[in-house]
Amino acid sequence: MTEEELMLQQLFDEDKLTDKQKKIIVAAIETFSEKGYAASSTSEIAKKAGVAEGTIFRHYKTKKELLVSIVAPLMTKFIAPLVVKDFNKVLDREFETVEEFLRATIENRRDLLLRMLPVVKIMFQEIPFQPELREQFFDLVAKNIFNSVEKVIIGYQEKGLLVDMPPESIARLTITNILSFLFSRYVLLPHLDWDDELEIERTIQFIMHGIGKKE
Amino acid sequence: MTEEELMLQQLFDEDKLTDKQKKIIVAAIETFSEKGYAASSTSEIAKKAGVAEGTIFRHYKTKKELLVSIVAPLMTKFIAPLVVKDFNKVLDREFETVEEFLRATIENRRDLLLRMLPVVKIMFQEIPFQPELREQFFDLVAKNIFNSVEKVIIGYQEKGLLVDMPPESIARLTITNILSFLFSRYVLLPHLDWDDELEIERTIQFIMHGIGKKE
DNA sequence: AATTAAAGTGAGTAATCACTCATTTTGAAA
DNA sequence: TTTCAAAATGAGTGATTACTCACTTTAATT
Repeated sequence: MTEEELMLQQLFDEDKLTDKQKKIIVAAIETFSEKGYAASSTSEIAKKAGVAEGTIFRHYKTKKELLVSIVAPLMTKFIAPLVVKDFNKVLDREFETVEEFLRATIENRRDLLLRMLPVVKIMFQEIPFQPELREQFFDLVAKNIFNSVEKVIIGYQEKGLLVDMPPESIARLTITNILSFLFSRYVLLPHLDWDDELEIERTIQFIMHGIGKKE
Repeated sequence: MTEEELMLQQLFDEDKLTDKQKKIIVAAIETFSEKGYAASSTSEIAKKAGVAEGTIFRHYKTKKELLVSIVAPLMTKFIAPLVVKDFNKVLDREFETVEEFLRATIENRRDLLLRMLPVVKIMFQEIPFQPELREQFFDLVAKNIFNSVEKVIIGYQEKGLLVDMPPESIARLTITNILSFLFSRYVLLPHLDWDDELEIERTIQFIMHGIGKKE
């Protein structure tokens, strides 16, 4: 909760929000994530935030605008850098093998992703129902992020470390694999006994021997 | 729609439902899948089904009971056989390689899965919010299905065709890979230009070279 | 201290929600 | 044809919904 607030501060402080406005956002994220957008009432969010219900509608014209104003900046400001960050290090040949790169990338981002999980959950829950979010997700992920990921893939392909499958397919398979692990681990079956480090290593091994060219 | 109705007939005819009861189920599936459970109103479902709203509550005590009575039998009667069906053929060594088996399995089930997509969508949408469904899913998938899948995996491992990773990890990685493809293809980014057969083949190749032992 | 615009309030609104129930319709057995 | 239980109805229920608005509080500037 304290680290979550740091994340939110980092994200929203440029807009210089008041204390109550921040509380509304925190309460909305918590409620949307727990019960889903449609099942969350504005009165409940107001109560949890400790503000009057009218205060929410002073800053957001509609309930949907509250949802979008939470998820949209996360997509544009946070998720893209999260995925693409430090990719220049790869291009500078800081990692000799794809395996090393994958391990470093996943380890670096895991904690952050866990803290983001409530919002990520909201994002994927609502993308099928909110065309506005779906469009934004498509513009961001399918175009920008995939382009950056593909550059890295092509770099490794030129080094002969990856199979000759088209970069967009390799990107899809690699990214969905990591997301599938996180989804299984933290959303679908969180109560199972997981050996996190071990399963991450197995996931990397699986990805690698799927896309690693055999000598 | 016609094939969907066949599926539903096959699923529910043993209960000898009336015409209106079937229409309620079809309308509920359509509405839940399009708007999500919480955003779907019983009045809308009744209207779409061409029945009075009271008729719904004659057969289902609550709205949630309607949801559960749709998803639960699908999980127990349909999804388990869908995954496990014909596994004896594998154990009878009808498929020499894992690759052949995977291809046959995916091809056989793809059409059926597509027709089931609305209900599968509802299932995964609501599992995070409905403890009743989550428990049932856990009992079914984590215990029954995984056991069957693991048997097949162990069989191939004994033939020396799979790596020595623990069967439950291989099962997780293989199943989530297939589901990830279907989710990307039909839920998340359905408007992209997909070459289905080609991407299926790439997915199989990816899975195989991830779990296939190198000679 | 006075001014003022923004922030915050909470009672109020019409609409919609899931659900009830007294009544009518249906369809198959007697 | 009569009977009758199950099926179906739809007007009606109180609760809750997203949202409004006239008003009060806050806080920074003059």
